[in-house]
Amino acid sequence: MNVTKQEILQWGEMLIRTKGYHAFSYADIAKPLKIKNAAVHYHFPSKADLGSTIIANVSADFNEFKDRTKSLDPATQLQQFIGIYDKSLALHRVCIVGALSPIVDTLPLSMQKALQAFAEELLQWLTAVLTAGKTQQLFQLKDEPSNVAHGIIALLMASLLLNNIVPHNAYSIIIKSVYQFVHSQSN
Amino acid sequence: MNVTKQEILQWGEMLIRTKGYHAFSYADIAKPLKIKNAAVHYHFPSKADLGSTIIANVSADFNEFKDRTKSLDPATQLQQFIGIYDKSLALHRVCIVGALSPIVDTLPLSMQKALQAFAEELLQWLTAVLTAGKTQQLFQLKDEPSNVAHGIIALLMASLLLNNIVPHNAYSIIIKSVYQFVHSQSN
DNA sequence: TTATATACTTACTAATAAGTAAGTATATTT
DNA sequence: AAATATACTTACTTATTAGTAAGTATATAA
Repeated sequence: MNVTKQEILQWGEMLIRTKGYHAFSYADIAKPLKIKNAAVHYHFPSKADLGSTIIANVSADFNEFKDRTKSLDPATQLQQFIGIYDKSLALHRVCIVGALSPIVDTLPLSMQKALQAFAEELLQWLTAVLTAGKTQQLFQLKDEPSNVAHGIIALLMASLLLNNIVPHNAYSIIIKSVYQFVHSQSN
Repeated sequence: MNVTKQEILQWGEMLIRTKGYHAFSYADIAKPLKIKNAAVHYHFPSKADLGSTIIANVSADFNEFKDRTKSLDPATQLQQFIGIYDKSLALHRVCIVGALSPIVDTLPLSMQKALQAFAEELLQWLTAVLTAGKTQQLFQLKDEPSNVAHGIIALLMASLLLNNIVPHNAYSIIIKSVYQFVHSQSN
């Protein structure tokens, strides 16, 4: 893929995850890359094209993560999954679901679809990990794996959001809860 | 207070909680109220004034709630607090923290301050309720009340966000987790 | 009765947004 | 060597945005 196109996607993802979808413009991407607005339109004719490609890219990254960690034990998989959020925190970014779900009704349909698909992927993968961990007695769950997965995804996304607006480290407090959720010994 | 001013605040709050801050304009408020944009500017000269007043209003509503429920037992207080989110779900609105925290860096400083203050109010109140419930042995907490409060607030806000983008009832699944968090018998 | 405050409307400005059409430089293919 | 595809820039349009200045109707107060 073209280098400029990749850089546009990287900047765009950063902007969505720090400013949301409606608070950035093509100029915010073009300026730091030292190209013109029209160059961004060349690669992504409409903002909807850019937005849905960014979500698809996040989803592709997650699929790489799944592949990379598929042979690890469930407790380690969960730990590395949480590591993704650790990195987001360090970069002062929220997750794409946290960034876009509050304004989903205002997004182009292509982005809504991509976002819904990604959220389902997350839930399905985590449900499978929890189910495996339960079978291997690594996790003691108080509820169905799918329900626990919902709780964990909720905690992870909200931890990044809350951390943005309180003066103390809400993130690490909430991450502790995640481990309590599965009663895992891995932390 | 002037009726129009109140209606502006109501519509504004609805818009923030369904479309976010950057996806609505003064025209979106003026049109349904059958007034002109300039009338909105008369009551709220800048969008920052409107936005921070809306947050202050949400905070005032919460203070009314606190007052109304202060003599109830902690388990009922928690239940009624969750009832606020039930109502938000029914109205297809996310909470103000969920709506604005992902884009806090793009907001006028007055709104950032108001939002931070409100988030702290929520956490402080819930911490106090959990502490009281623990003392009265209504709740069995696995961690400090303040930490559990963080987890519960995180679950509540994220439940409304997730419910917007998955086809099933993520909200009620996550609410179940909230009750498991405190091991309360009240549900 | 005159002045003043309130709650607007009319009519505007300046900035920024997404998006497009036409042109250009460079590399690749025929 | 000519044609074509790629990756842009220049220059523009149209719409929308927040915000303002000046005027008006109505109620209230002096």
